[in-house]
Amino acid sequence: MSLSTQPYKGARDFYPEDKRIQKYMFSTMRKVVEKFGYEEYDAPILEPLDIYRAKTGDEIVNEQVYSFVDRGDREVAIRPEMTPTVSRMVAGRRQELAYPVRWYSIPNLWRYERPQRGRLREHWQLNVDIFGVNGIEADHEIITAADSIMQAFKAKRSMYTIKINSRQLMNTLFTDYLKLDPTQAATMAGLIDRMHKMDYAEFTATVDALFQPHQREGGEPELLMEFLNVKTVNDLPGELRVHPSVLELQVLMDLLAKAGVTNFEFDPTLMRGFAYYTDIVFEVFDTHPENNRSMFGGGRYDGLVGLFGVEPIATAGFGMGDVTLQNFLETHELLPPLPPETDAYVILIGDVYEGAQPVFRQFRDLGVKLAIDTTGRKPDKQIKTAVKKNIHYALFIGEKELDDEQYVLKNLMTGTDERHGVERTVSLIKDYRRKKKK
RNA sequence: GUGCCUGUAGCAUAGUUGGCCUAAUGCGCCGGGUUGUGGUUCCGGAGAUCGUGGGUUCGAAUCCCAUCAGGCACCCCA
Repeated sequence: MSLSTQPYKGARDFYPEDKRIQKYMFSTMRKVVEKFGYEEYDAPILEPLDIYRAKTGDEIVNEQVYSFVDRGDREVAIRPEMTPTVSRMVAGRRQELAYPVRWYSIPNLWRYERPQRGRLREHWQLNVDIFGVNGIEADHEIITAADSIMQAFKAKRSMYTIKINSRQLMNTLFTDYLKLDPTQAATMAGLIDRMHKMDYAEFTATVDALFQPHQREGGEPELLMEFLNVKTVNDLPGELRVHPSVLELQVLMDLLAKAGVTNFEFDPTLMRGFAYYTDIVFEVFDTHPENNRSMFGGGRYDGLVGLFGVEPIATAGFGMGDVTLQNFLETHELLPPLPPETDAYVILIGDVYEGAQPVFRQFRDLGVKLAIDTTGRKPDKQIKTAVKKNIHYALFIGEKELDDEQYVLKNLMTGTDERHGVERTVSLIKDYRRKKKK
């Protein structure tokens, strides 16, 4: 039996052309979040399984975690997300950190799931978190940073929407207005989360069935439906309009508008899956009809650091996955051409490999990235190879060039070539490199 | 984890009421058209046990079972 060349189910190989896309995405992310003062951290890919159990106590979560028992009988997990890890790290140094702490990371994460488009078993996810800020400024900064990343990818505002909601508002609604008990509230949250997957009649019927007779005497089901259909906070019914969480939402949205973010909206049906969110949540949606899906999101989760037995620390953050982001960029044709880093492909003419060594050295010392064709094939074959590799320049070196120290630099895109000494050739190459970066 | 769909050379496809299939076509790939220059054209060539394993049959790419991988929905939503 021969070995398969396929990568492990739900995981990807990154061939150089794929890796270039990844590098482009990651470097763009890094550039933006570092502009906001975030510092990069990292951590082991393995964690004790317990830190995921503690988070929610949810059995189902554990079924999607890759886990094993190590030789010392420890239960170990491959991290499925970064938030527990970063909370652990902050908890570990809570007393010595200089708050507000602004950290980011781009970890590789795994979950045991059945793969589909945009949902693999493995992905990379930018995690951006701010610790130690209670106020709405933290939520605002996080959303602004997420938006700035989209802008850095040259996304137009019409291409995506930022939906915003408040978990506190939802809790108030469920508990104080609808008088739901905790179990009912959890069911309701799940129901609202799936609202857009059902038709309206089915949804209202299911919601209606959730209420006990005494819970609907005050028109609670009607109040809920009115609430869910609201488009702006101004339309919220009754006293909810002036609830503290709503006033906070209002401040947040005013700040966003002031910062030039116009494509956000209040969405009372936005829940987000994770139980650990405590207040503001947001989610960015692709508006493209072919790819109309949730891309990424985040929010406030003040309780997680406290799970490590220390004083809770106010936290807001978001995670942005590479798979959905790449889908977005491809759908909207936002990926630029990404040729290899190699500046020039050296075409040797005749038996000059040995004699040309000092020249290679000169070019490389001056910072030029050279790939040498050592095959001894005819020049036309060597040129074809350079073109196939998508390298911009071919550098010809033969007896003649070595004698007079003038080298032929051919632009493979335009087909023109020029003869110059090392210095001039290097500056031509670097000029092009600079131009390309812009 | 549940249901449904798909799987033919590197890629895209044809062929699927079982037998003219010793599997075809396009692109790509390799070599050549006289010795230092590509992307056109011409000529030639390599490359597939039809995802894998098993079964039915005189005979299977075509039917059945299993398995692997991908896709869609559910679940779940990093």
